[in-house]
Amino acid sequence: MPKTGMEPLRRAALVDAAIIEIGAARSLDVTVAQIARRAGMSSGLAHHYFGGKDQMLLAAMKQILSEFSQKMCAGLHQAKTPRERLEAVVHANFADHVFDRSKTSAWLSFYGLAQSNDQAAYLMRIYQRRLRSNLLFDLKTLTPCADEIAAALGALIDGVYLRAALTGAGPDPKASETVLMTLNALLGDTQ
Amino acid sequence: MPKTGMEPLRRAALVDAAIIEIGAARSLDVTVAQIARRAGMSSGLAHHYFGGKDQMLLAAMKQILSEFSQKMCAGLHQAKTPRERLEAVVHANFADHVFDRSKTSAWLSFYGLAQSNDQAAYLMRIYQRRLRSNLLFDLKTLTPCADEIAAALGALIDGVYLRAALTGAGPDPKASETVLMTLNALLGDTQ
DNA sequence: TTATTGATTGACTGATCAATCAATAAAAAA
DNA sequence: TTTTTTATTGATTGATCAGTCAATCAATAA
Repeated sequence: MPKTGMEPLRRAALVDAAIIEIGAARSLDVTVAQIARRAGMSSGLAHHYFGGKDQMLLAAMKQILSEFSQKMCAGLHQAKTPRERLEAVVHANFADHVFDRSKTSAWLSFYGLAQSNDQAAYLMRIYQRRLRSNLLFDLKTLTPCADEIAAALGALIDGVYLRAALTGAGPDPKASETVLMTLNALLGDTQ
Repeated sequence: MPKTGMEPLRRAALVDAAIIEIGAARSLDVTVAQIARRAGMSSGLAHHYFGGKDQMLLAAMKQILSEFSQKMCAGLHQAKTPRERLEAVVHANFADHVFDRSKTSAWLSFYGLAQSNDQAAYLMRIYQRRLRSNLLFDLKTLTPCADEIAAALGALIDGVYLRAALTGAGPDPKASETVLMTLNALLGDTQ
């Protein structure tokens, strides 16, 4: 069994297992042993590849963010007009896959972690900057108040997601609707 | 020293100490011993009065919520017109005192706790319902879309607060501005 | 005075866990 | 073949904590 080149496989399995365990525990209070067992290996091996528990949790967060950002890009490439692209950004934030229990659990818990862990805070900032820049790019072509509107929309998207995630009832069909209604109002008022 | 009637004093001291410790640790990972020491008593006594750690943390959350709700009411009573009352609700949510490090830390951490702890989730729902009903009452007199607008504003308030709390830079002067701009846009569009 | 009750301590228990480590085994390189 | 490198285990260590408990002290009630 012991072959070479196991590292990437093991790391991927551990990250996936970590996300599942976070979802099952509904918190970051998961043990390395739990994650390792779920990934089909010993706890020692998990430490061997990740150095420590924090690094595993951060890797899980990174994976969630990068998967999300990848799907966002895919949606953006299909949209043509500024308006379509803005709608694509909104829809990407509320796609079904982001409401997986594992993802919502991880996301809400990371808000807590980001207060005390610099790397977690950094990842959060990355996400927020990306969202902001995606919104700003098209808003600039539609309104002189692009900065203010981007700030409002970014916060609104986070708030709507937060509330849906807290409710824990899976995808919220009204989420996009709420944000798009607000987007229309904000654009209508400043044109 | 041992007098009668210590219980309410001790409980209050423990709740205050818990909030301070949560702020210092920037998470709910605080020990009963830490809290008790900060409150000037032994860990045994803390258990004696609260039964367990969870009850102490929930009491802390309750206190934050009720202090907040109290100040909100005070602000509402001074406002006369529906528009003024809506603005009072917004300003209450972003008053300086809600940006104390201890409060923001507790608030963000409780988002995580509310996923796994039923009582914490219940408290969160109380808060959200109260905010919604405060908004709805006056929106109903101003627009036929009161429900949708209240949902959007509630989420926006949470989102703006979340982002400011994550940044950790204290009161955000633009917070009220952002929400009020959006409120104006939403009302203007539907009148 | 003598129970009784409330207040209070801090040592102790039992459980949990992250991290380490020595040992093993198999593949790859020499 | 021999050596080195990589993969892997699981027992162990050391630390942390929540919660318990027996014992003490002081005030009040009988």
